[in-house]
Amino acid sequence: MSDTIEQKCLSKGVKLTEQRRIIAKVMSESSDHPNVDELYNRVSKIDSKISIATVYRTVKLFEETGILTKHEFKGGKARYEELHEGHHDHLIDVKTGEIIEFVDEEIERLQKKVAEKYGYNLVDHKLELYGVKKKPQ
Amino acid sequence: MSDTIEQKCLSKGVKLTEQRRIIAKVMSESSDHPNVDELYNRVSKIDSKISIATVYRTVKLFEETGILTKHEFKGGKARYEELHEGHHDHLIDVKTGEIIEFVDEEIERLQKKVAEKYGYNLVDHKLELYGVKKKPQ
DNA sequence: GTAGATGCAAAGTATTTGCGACAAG
DNA sequence: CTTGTCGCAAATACTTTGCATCTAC
Repeated sequence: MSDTIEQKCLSKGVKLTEQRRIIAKVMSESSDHPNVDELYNRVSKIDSKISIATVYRTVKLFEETGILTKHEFKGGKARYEELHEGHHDHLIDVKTGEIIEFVDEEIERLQKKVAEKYGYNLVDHKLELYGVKKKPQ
Repeated sequence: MSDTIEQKCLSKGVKLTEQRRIIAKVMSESSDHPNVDELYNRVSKIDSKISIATVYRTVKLFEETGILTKHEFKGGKARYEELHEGHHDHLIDVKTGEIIEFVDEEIERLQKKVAEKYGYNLVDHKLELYGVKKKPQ
């Protein structure tokens, strides 16, 4: 269940090139949610010959393969994160850009209920909360 | 409470030009959520000399003024809708692109609670449900 | 009359793609 | 070997902007 990205590639028949290996490694080690530029900068430090086109192609491929997931937070560039078992949503600090991951089963349940109410099966959803840190008082 | 866009412009000190009047009218009469291209096509039918740059400038201005709201649904262009009193979220039919608006007070309440739990005041949020229509059985 | 809005075309971003060279299986 | 991938640069898609002209107030 907690396969590495490399293992996932093998099991899904995705050819493992040196570039993909590096991008996978960087993503695995990133606990934030890098955008393509940031990711490109990080992989460039390992192999400076990797082109940004390859980074774009790879994140797209990994997304289609269910290895990464793409977020398009308000007014910014697309950001990526590794897809793990447990689903979670995001709370974004509008001042600092910090991203907090959270899970709320009750909200999940209610979302499904809303979809049902309109005659739909929920296949995906996006929940983003934007907040400002409260003053410690 | 249910001001027209023109009234909102006046009360917020936004200069009312002919172009803005037309864009406001088209948005008011649109029950879908047009993207800039669609909006441009619609206003062009009323005044073919309006440039797309003006449409971009105007939706941005209207958004900043709290007249329109912008949505960036999965993998598509930015879409706009008129901002009314009651807040609502969206359920998107992944097959047809149809957009259903819904309100769920319980989810709203829980979102605020999650933000509080992490020490944040909720200033905004985005909730999108993606579903496929159930077969009538 | 004057500050701000418009149209146009050019510039900016973010992302994708054609193509010849190259590498994984 | 053969198919798919890579790097590069050019292309595309969406959006913004500089500037001279025009318009709302």
